[in-house]
Amino acid sequence: MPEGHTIHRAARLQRRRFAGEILEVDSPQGRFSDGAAELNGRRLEGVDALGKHLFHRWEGDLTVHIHLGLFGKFKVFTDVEKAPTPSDGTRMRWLGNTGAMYLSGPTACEIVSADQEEELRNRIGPDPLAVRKGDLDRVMSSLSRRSAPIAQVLLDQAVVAGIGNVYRAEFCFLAGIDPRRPAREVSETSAEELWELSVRLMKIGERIGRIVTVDPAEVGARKPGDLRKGNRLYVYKRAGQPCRRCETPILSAVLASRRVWWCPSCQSA
DNA sequence: TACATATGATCAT
DNA sequence: TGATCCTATGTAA
Repeated sequence: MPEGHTIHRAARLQRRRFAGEILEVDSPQGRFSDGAAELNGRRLEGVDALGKHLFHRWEGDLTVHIHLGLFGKFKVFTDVEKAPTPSDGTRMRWLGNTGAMYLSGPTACEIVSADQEEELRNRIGPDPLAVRKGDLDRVMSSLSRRSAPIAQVLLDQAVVAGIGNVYRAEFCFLAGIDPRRPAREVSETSAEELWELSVRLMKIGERIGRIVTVDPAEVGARKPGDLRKGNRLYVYKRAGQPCRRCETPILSAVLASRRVWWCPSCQSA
């Protein structure tokens, strides 16, 4: 379930369990056999994430680039003996002393050169989960020059890296902005709020492993992790249901081939 | 068994 | 804008 928080979380967990280890690598599916043969028996030196992209650093200066796309999944098993037989779709498998990792369904799983990686990183905008100086200015400047709807621009990974279809709808709700409003008509205050929301809420998502945007206090819970399924979001996939704040039925529409949801009363054009 | 659906992105037109 | 690629899951038939 891959928005940026999923990737950063995977990077953290993989780093903790596997970094420093020599791993057995193969490709049960066969579509990464050459790459796996190249990596097999090497030490994994590090893992890092940027937006929805993940990079594995292997000894000997080899880098593997992973993008999960819509369907990709990492599965980690903490007991190698008990790890299940890999499914036919397992693109890459690691076996180590302290666990196993299976990757299936990625859009990208490839060994990349330093140049290829740099080209990739240059196309990626500020990442709320890897904040750097000047990020807010960059985001505000991107928004101010785009006439497309704000919800569409928020999915552009060159504008903000890591936001996906769930977070974009939720951030627009929390900032009180109609998702169809042209990005350049979003005030500086609102643009700043969108960025701050993404930094704060995606961090929570990374910590607990799921997307939660509802304020726990609003539904009588103590912390985001306590919220049950169906209670974690304000608008995503809630068409027709009452807004949690004002009871107005949530609306939805397809915007540039992706569905978006909003409250017509809480969010203004 | 078949179909619809999904938190993504690219490429051709 | 539409076609295409990835895979798993839930629901309908």
